[in-house]
Amino acid sequence: MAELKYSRQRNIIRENLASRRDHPTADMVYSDLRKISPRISLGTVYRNLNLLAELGEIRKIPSTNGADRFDGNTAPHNHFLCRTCGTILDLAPVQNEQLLSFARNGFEGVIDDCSISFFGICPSCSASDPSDHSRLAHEA
Amino acid sequence: MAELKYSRQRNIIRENLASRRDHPTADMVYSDLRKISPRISLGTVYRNLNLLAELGEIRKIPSTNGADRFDGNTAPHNHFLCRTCGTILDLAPVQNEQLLSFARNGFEGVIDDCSISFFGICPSCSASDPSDHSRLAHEA
DNA sequence: GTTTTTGCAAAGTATTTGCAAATGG
DNA sequence: CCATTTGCAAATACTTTGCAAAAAC
Repeated sequence: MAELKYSRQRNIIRENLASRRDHPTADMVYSDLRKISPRISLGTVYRNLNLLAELGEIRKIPSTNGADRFDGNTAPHNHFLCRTCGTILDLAPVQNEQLLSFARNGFEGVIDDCSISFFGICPSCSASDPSDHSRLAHEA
Repeated sequence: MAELKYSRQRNIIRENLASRRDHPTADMVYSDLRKISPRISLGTVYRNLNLLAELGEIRKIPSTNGADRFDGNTAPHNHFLCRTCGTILDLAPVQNEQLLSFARNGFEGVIDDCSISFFGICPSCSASDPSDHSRLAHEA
């Protein structure tokens, strides 16, 4: 994989991520795209999402409960993960540069990025049923 | 699953995690424990690691490249992930409490925890071959 | 024409689960 | 005894991959 050629599929994948504010799995992107490009395959979606993530055009968010998520927003920001429904929400950036320089202090290697995740109960879950701690759904 | 009964397997899993400072996968714990308890099964290891994580006795660290990791250290601290070899190292805590209160500001839900991961090249990788950006091994 | 990308299906990992037997209280 | 836990094996979920055909340049 030396030169990168144009591909329609890669483009609509890119556009799909740019157009949404949630944090979809590869499969969610796939089902979306089948509507406008019915012959696209899941393998192609995975290949391109991983490629775009390596290129830094999108971010890959690891998950402990199910499939990895992808994020079209590469501006510095942090994530909130709901313990009840599993949603991932965006939070404003929290002085990432300060954190980086703090973390670099005394560390022998190279630190070039960081990501912060916050955990708790999301607004809609804490509104509907404050006592429901049922485990781990798989959503936005 | 109402009452929790003692189990020898759960205990040696707990001890294994407490005794090490790396961030093993379920399978690493499993192969370790087979030496002292040859009939233990991988399913049991998974069940107990997940249970202990829910109980808050250990932490589960999601991973984008391979199996999830588990961490016996539940004291506040953050992780460093090497882009070259995949190692996870511990870093000192970075004012987590300040971050929490900052993040809570204006957020309608409940935020009760956070985790920060830093990314870069670990000390041993940056020492050996600074130009090697070969992808993602699966280690400590 | 050569190289990259795709679709498809098959293979590979990682993790969970059903169930009868074993263990704990 | 009754409830929980285990080992085992099979099932599931997610992701990657081989390959021939299609697309890009």
